[in-house]
Amino acid sequence: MSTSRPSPARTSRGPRPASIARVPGIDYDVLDTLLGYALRRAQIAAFDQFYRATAGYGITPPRFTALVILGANPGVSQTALAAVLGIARSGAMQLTDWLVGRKLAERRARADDGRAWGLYLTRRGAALAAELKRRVRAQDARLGARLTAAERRALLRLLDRVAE
Amino acid sequence: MSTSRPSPARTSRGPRPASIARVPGIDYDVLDTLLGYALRRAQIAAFDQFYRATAGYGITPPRFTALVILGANPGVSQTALAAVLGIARSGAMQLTDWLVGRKLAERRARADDGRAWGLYLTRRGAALAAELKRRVRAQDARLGARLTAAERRALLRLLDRVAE
DNA sequence: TATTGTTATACTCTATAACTATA
DNA sequence: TATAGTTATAGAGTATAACAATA
Repeated sequence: MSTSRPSPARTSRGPRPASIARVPGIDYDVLDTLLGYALRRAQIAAFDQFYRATAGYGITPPRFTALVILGANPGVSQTALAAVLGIARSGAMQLTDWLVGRKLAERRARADDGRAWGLYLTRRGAALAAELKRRVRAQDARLGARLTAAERRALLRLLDRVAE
Repeated sequence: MSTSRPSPARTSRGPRPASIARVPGIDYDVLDTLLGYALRRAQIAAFDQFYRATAGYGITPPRFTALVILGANPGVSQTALAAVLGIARSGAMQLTDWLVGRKLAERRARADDGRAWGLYLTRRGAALAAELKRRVRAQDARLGARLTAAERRALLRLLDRVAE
């Protein structure tokens, strides 16, 4: 076989499929008692599910978040988007460039403020957002498959309190 | 005030202090119902606590994990360390270089396998590990400060099940 | 042949700082 | 002066691929 890869549906390079299975014979010491470490492990599992749900779309968690936020908040500014994502404005700009470059979103001039853009999903972006929301929701349900509905609610509530 | 920063105890550049406060006036749509998003938010809060606990030590979560693992598993190999951290061997090597460069760990030849190193904490590394464990444990408790002891236990258990 | 550690290289994400144009 | 967006640059972290020594 040559070096060319058929690559079934691998548009994205998958930033982090990193599994983090327990290594047998290793003593994890204090790590097993830390909330922070348990969170990290759970989040890696969540990332894994997320990438499985969005394989082939080139979507990362921040990109998904951006699509959802633009869909629910038409006309939002890049600075607001940056605040939601907890990243620098320059990063929000690159993210927006990515979305615009794929015709998923567009920048429109604002009447009230000549400095800022209003960000909007295109029809294509809205369709993708809907599709991804469906997929991510399904995979998220699978993530909590080992939990009862009540446990799932409890976990969500506990996590919210930890996050402040 | 000039541009020079006294910077009390800022040895590390703090890879991600990124706060991710709720932005007022923004509709988070489906994000508020996703376990994965709740995990992400909680983990960012945990990261924040972690960096506060280890400020000035140049410690990152993987470095802390490595110190703990080496302390509890003397003679562990770089490949095993990589597996625990869920990173490539080349990354484990760089991490080890960092530890060795600061005289926190050392590589010792192995009797049974000429290819592999055995990794050990130095006396200095063991002291730092103990100090950091104390600090991280204290900050981790603060992370769950809004939870009762029973809730904390429940959360830990639920997270373990989510992480498989 | 397979594995350990290593080296070289590249890519993603994010940050900072300086610049412009508006406010 | 302050803010929105932009540009340029840099750094951390991690990945892949190829190589030498050893198993």
